[in-house]
Amino acid sequence: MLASPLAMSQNYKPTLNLPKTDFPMKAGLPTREPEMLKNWEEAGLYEQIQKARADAELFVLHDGPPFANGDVHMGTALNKILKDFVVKSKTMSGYRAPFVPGWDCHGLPIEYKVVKEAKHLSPLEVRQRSEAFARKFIDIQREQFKRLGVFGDWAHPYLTMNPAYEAEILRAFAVFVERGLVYESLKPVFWSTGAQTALAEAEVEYQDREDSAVYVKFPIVTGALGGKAGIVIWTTTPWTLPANLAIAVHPKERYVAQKFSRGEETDVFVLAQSLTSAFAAATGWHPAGEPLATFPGAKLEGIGAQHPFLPRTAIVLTADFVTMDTGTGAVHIAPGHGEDDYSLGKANSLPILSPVDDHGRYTEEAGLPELAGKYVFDANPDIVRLLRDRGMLVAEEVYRHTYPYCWRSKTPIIFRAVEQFFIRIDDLRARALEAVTKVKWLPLWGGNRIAGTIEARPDWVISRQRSWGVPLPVFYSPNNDAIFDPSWIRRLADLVAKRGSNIWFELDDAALARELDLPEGTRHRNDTIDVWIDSGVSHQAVCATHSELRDPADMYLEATDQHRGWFQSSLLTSVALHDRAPYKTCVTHGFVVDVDGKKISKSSTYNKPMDAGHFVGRHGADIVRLWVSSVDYSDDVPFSEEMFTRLGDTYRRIRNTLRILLGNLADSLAPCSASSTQSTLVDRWILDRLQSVIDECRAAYDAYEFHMIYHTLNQFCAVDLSSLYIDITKDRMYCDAPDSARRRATQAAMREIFDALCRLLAPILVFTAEEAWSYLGTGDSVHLQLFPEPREAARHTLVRGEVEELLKLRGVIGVAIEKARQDKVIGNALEAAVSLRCDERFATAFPREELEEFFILSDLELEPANEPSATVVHTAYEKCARCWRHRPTVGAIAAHPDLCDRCAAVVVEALA
RNA sequence: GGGCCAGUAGCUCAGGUGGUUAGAGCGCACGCCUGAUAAGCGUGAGGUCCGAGGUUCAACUCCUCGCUGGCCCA
Repeated sequence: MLASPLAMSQNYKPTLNLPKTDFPMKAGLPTREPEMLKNWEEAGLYEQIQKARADAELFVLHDGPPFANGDVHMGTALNKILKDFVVKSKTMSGYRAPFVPGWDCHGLPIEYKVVKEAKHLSPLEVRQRSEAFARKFIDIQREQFKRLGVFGDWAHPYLTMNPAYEAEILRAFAVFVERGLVYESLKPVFWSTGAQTALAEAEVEYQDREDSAVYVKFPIVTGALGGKAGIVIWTTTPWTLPANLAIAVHPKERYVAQKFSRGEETDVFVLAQSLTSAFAAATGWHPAGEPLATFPGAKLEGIGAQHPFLPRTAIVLTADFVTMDTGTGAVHIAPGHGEDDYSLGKANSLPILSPVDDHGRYTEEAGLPELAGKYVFDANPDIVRLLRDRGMLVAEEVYRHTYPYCWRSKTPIIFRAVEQFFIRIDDLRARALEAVTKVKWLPLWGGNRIAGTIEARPDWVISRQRSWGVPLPVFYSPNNDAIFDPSWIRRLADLVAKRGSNIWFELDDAALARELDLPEGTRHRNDTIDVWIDSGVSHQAVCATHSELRDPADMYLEATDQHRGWFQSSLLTSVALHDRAPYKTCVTHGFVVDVDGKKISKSSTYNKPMDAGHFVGRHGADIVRLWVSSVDYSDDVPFSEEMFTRLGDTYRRIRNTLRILLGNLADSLAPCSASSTQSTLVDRWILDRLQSVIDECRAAYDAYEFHMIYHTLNQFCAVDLSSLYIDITKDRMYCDAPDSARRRATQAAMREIFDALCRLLAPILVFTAEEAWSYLGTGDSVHLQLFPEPREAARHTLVRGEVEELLKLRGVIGVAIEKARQDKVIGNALEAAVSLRCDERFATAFPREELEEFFILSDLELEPANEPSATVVHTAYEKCARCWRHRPTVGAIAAHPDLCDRCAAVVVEALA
C-alpha cells in the first residue's frame, strides 16, 4: 500500500542530509587523554616527529631545570606548557625542534628535608638519601609533565646529578680557574658555634632573648668636629666591637652635633636628629641648648673616629641600609660579622676582620689578650666593663629581641667570616652587559632588568658548606694552602664522569690523591659548589654535548624571577666560557595570581599551591593548556575557578564547531577536487576569512603571542563559523541534493577549514586536535603535520567588503525580526516576510535567492532607500514540509503538494 | 625603602606614531528553535579606560605624583 502524500508530509526527515559523525560531543578529557597518551607512547610519536624533521632547520628551546622536589603546580605547568607551545609550533612551522627536559637535583631544599627526617647522618649518607629523594620527585614530575601533553625526550632527561653532567660542571670550573676568575676570601656566614658549621638560612630558627644593648661613643679625631665630639652608636652585640672597622650613617638623613648632659656630666654627641629624643629617653642624656650644628649624613663621610678601646681609627661611611627605627642613626660596622657590614666594607676596601674561632671564642687577633679563648657571648660583660672603664659607655640597657639560633645545637648563632670561594664578576661584567644587548628579550624590558642586576651584583660566592652538591674542586697542600689546578680539576672530572661525585666523599685524602695522581699529603674538604653553577652551565653540559642540540640555544623561557636566577647564572658562565650569551632569545612569563591579582600563596581563595594534577583530573589537560593559551603571560597570569568554567565554555564551542564540520562532511571526507566545485558568496567569504585567520595565527605563533591565537580561533569558531557560515549553509547542506554543486562547494570549504583548524589548534589542544584529526582517516598524527599555508587564490578582498555590508543589513533585519517576535507576529524567523529598504546596489549585485539564503529568510523584498531599515509581517507563503521555509513554490510539483520546488526535485531525484 | 613591570565591561583580551558615540568573545537577562539538542540562533543590558594633577585645540594613548598588585633586591 502506498503512503498517502499527507502521511508522507510528516516524515521528510530521512530525505535530508543531516550531519552525521561519531566524534562525540562530550569530550571526557580526563579519561580520553590518558588513552591517547598511551597510543602516542606506543607509536613513539616524539621519535617519529624528530625523524620526520631530521633534515630540517634546527630550533633549540633549552629547558630550564625545575627543582626536583614537590608536585607540579599551576606555575610549573604554565612554564612547561608555554615551552611546549613553542616546541610544537616550531615543529609545525617546519623546524626540527627537539626538547630535552631537565631537572636541578642538588641543593639545600632537598638536603634540608633529608636531614630533618634523620639526624646525625654522614655527608655520604646525606647525599645518598638526597639522591633518592630527587629521583622520586623526578619520576613524579615527569609523569605529571607528560600528562599535560608536553612532548619531549622523557626517557633521557638531563639531570644535574648525572656523573657526566657533574663532570661538565667541573670542567667548566677548570676553565674559570684557568682564566683567573676564582679567588678565595673571607665572608660572613651564619655560624653555629655549637655544631661548628656554617648554616643555611633554612637551618636557622628564632628565639626570644635578652641582651645588653650598649650606646658607645667613638670620639671624632679628624675634620671640623675632631676632638670636639663623639659619634654614638648602638649595638645589641657588644662582642662584635673588637672587629669594628667603621661607622655607617645615612647620607640623606639629618644629623646633629649636640651638647648633652646627664646629672653633672656633659658631652657632645653626634647622632641622627630624629632619634635624639628617643636617645634621651633611653639613656638619660638630655640635649642641652640648641644643636651646635646640623647636617646631612653625607657631611660625615670619610672622617675618622677613635675606636673605644683599641688603638685604631674607624672611618665613617654612608649607607642606605641605615634606618631610623632604633639606635642613633650611626651604625657600628664589623665587616667580619654582618652581611651589610661585609658588603659596605668590601665596597670601601676594608679588611674582613673576624677574630673568632670555630667554637665562637675570641682569637688573639681580637687584640684583647685577656679575652682570647673566651666564648663571645660570655665576653659581653667584659666588653661592657672595658667600655665603662675607658669612659666610652654612654649607656647600657637590657634589650629583648628575637635572635637566630641553630636548629640543631640550639645555640645562638653568630655571623662569622670564613674562607669562601668567589667568581670575580668585575672581569665578566662588561662583557656580560655587552652580551645582553645581543639577545632578543621578550618582553623588551627583560634586557633592561637583567642588565640592572648584572651591574649591581657583587662577586659570586660559589662555595657552600653543604653535602648535597658537586664537590668544590679545591685541594690543600700539607701546610694548608688552597690549590686550584685546572689539570687536577680535569682529572677529577674524568674520575667523576666514571664513578660519580660520591668518590670525593668516599675516598680519604690519600686514596683520592692516588686516584688523581696528586702529590702526597694533598688534602681535600667537603665543600660543594653553589647549585646556581650546576644549572648555570647547562648550556655547556647539555646543549653543547647533545648531538641533537646546539649551544647557543635559540631560546630560554622562564618566569621573571629568573632574570636574577638562571638567565643570569647561565649568562655569566657562558660569558666566562665563550664570551657570549647562551641564548638568542629570552622569553619571560609572569607568576600565577588569583582573582584579586594577588599571588596564590597569599590568596584568601587559594591557601595552598595548586597541583596541576587536580585540574587535569577534573577538567583535562587540554583545558589547562587552553588556560595557558588564553592569557597574556608577559604579565601576571590570572587564575580562578570562574576562568576554568569559562574556558570549558570556549572549549565546548570549539569542539562543537569541529563536530558539526565533521558531521557535514560525513559523505565527503576525502578532499574534494577544487575544479568540480562552484563556490558561492559565503564560501568565498569564509575561505577568505580562513586565510586571514591562518595569517593571524601563524604570525601570533611566530611572535609567541599565544593568547592572540586563542582569541582569533575562538572568534572564528563562534562567530564566523557557528553563527554565520554554518548557520547560513544549513539549508543547502541539509536540504539540497547530496551532490548539488553548492553543497559540494561548501563541503570543500568545510574540509579546508576543518583541516586548517585542527593544525592551528594542535599545539594548544594537543589531545582534541588529534582526536578530531583522526576522523579524517589519514592514519597519521596531526602533530606530524605542518601549519596550513594561506592560499593566495582564496583571498577575496571584494567579497570581504560585500559581506561586511551585508552583515550590517543583517543586523537591521535582526532587530526588525526580534520586534516582530516580541509582538507575536512571528515565532520562527522563517515565518517572516521581510521588506528591506536599502541601497539599490544590493538588489542588483546579488540574486534575491542568495540574499534570502544569506539572511536565512523565506521571503525577502528589497526597496531602494538611503537609510537601511526593515519591516516584518507574517509571510503569506505556505511552509515547505521538508525545508521548513515558506516559499511561493510550495505545491508547484503536484506529486508533492507540501514541498517547495527545490525539495520536491530532490525527493523525486532520490526516489528515482 | 630601591630597581623593573602591570592596572580597559562580571571573566579573558583588542585598542600602530594622541583625533568622531572605547571594541570582541564568553558570561548574564530576555526571547526563538527542537533536523548541531547536556547543542544551535537572535536581541539586549554592562565601562569615571586605577586615582589626582599637567602638556595639548584634543589624552585610554604623552609627562608627574599617588593607589593597588607582581617579580627581584634591601
